[in-house]
Amino acid sequence: MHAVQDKWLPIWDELAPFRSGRPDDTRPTKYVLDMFPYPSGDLHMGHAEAYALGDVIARYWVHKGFNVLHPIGWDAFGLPAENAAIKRGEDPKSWTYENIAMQKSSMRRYACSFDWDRVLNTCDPEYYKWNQWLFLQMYERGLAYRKNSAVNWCPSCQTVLANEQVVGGLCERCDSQVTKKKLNQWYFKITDYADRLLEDMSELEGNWPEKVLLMQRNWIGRSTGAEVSFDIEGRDEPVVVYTTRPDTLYGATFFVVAVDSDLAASLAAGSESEAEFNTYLNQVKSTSEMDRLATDRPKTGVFLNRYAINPVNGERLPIWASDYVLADYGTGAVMAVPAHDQRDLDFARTFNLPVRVVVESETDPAETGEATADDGAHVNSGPLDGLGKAEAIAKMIDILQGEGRGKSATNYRLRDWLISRQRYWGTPIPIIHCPDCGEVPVPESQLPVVLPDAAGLDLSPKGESPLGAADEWANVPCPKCGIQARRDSDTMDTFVDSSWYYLRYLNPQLDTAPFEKAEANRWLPIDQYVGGVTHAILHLLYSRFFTKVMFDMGLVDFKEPFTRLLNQGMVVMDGSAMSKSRGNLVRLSDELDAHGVDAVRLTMVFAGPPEDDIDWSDVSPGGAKKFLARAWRLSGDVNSAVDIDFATGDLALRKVTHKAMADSELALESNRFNVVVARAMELVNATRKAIDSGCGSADAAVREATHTVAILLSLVAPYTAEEMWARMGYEPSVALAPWPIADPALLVEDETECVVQINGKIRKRLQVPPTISEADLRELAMSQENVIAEIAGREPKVVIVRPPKIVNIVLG
RNA sequence: GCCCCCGUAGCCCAAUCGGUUAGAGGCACACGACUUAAAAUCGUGCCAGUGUGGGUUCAAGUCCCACCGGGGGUACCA
Repeated sequence: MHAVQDKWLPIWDELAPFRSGRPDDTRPTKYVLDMFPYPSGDLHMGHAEAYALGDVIARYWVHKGFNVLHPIGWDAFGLPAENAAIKRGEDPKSWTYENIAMQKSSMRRYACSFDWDRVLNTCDPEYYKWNQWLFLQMYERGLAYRKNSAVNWCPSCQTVLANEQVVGGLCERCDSQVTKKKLNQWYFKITDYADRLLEDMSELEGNWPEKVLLMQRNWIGRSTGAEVSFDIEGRDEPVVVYTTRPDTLYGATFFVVAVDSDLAASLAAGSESEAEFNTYLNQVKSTSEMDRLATDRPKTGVFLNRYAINPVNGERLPIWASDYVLADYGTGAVMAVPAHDQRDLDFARTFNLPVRVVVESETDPAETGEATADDGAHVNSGPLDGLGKAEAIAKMIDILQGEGRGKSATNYRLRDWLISRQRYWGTPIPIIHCPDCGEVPVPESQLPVVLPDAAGLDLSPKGESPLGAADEWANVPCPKCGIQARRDSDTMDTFVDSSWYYLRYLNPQLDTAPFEKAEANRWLPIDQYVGGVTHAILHLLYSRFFTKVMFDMGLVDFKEPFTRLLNQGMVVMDGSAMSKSRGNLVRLSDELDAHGVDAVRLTMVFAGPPEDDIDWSDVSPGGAKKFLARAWRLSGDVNSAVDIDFATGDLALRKVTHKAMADSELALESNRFNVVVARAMELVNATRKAIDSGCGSADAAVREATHTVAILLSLVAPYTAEEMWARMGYEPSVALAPWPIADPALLVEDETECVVQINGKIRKRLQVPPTISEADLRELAMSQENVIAEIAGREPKVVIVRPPKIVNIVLG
């Protein structure tokens, strides 16, 4: 195997079949993108699957005559490098670049069809300069801003955690219970794009997995309803609440504000409940995320000794503070309608508050403890009485609007994207804090703000970014007024890096702009994106957001970055995800050593549909290896002249060959790559048979069939395919061979079998021409002897004729 | 809790629109040929009526309903 590698890698380097974008290249373009890897150690089985699949697509399109852009790079900033550095006293930079070199050499061995002239690393200043530039563009547009907010905090790691790093209320790294902490942090205003992120999904419908679109829809979580303004006794300012059920306003019996909101604090201030409120607030603050997540936790709260006035009937509603209302959704306050909202009902039952039904239903929520949220006729609701839900909502909004007490409103589950990280190994945020001028953007001419050397910095977690301790780096004059100021010491979330990297591949060395617009319009949007479903929400949502921002900035002319998305499954072992601690880790390098690159790639592709998980204990790389050897042997048997006319070949084998071409193409276009492999196996079997006991090895059809096998196999087993190609006397590389086009004349059968059923039971099989007309087939079927006998003169109720496959005669 | 997806031979998987008696391919297994023998190779065979129960239809693995089993997403979003 090493010999084969040593032979072909230099040839591929020389021929560069996958180099894209020469200026004189007139082929139409395709952009195939694999999600770029994080350089933590060598490639693993998951990479091997993903890259095998991306390669099938890229190589297929090259065969089809496209100019294919298939780049690779490294998502090289991030916490694992920093942790490894702390553990070993090493520089994150050297750790990262060593891993990149290792992965790159594994990818070359794995024969990935990447364009090696376009490699990028996100930790290179040439790359992250443009993160900073994009940040400043967004800052100018008001899309990057700083706010104080309660964020996830790991008390052990002493750092902020992203939502995705909180797993079941625990820190994903150290399993400590995560708490909330109020911090001043940078955000991207992704919520401004919530509607467009939802609406543009219609473009992706059918080309992205339905599951991913659904997950994004749920994550954005648009809901419609109304804002209603409530006066508060003894307070000048009214309080606005958001509700999806304004129609149930007559059923409101109390009012709840989020205990950790500023509103709650201001309502409690000076009331006789203030002390009790503070005790409760402290208790809630010390509750871990873990406990907060428990769904059946009993309701808790404190009465604030204040009242809100229901705008439709003037009733006094007691105001409570509770932690079941979220401070950062809607307005942090709700009207409570216990009869028709389960949470409100649970609260009402805990604190003995009244329940008033305003939508008719068969059961009584006060008795059953089950709130009724369904549609029904309204009662006890003044002007809404008798109306159904939809009409009642519309009418209530009309009434409120007329009185200036409310209006229709929309809310989202989606929150703004917190991008600050108190970490070293990331992109420095290009802002300088000046005692006089405040936040001052770093002037474009001073970009990039390069990370200070890790040497001499204490990278261990201590609650603030290690960058702050690099005094020489941090202390700079204010760009505006020149007095002593300090750089922002936080770095950006690494998801910023990956939100636009696919554009940087177009020209990774460009130092005047993040990318060229003309190139972007030439290559993008990406024709096929391949990656794991783990990024269904975060990365894919952030990238869509960035693309829309760049569209608004005039940097690109498209609104969606990824036209088609394929989520490959995971490679598991014995039914569960591989992990060292579980003891079921399969090392890619071991598999490659044992079976060879081609056999591992073939196994990955053949195991099943690309979206399905592969259980490595279910598949057989040994079997794949045997098949490849069997295919390879065909090429040694071919002994016809290189330029023999295929048309002179054995008709039966030619038909099988051309059927395989047509079927494979169909399967490739719909990502059924496992079926392509099956077709290749079928063709190999048929060719073997033809050689051993059919037309013989000298027949032109054998050469044509083997030629086709080599091209089909070149998608998954490039070394074997090249060996076959060379052995048959072709050159220079099968990767450059044009895709074989099936001859329609060889695809039609002369005769096909048609069944004649009577009452669904098969009574006769006929050989008919595939082009037979409905009338002819009906007549032929009805004139069959045993059919006539079976009908026995009765009048068929109906005769279904579906030429050329089936006739069904239904008797009464 | 809510939302979504999936159940086809011992195992992994095929099966355009609903259309022949569910089978392309592979794994495993068994047998035969070759061999002194084994490996390799070549060949042959093997096995389910599509999770369960209903429904629609001339016709259901495919469409609809309910249930069972497995997997995923989300987490008090008013």
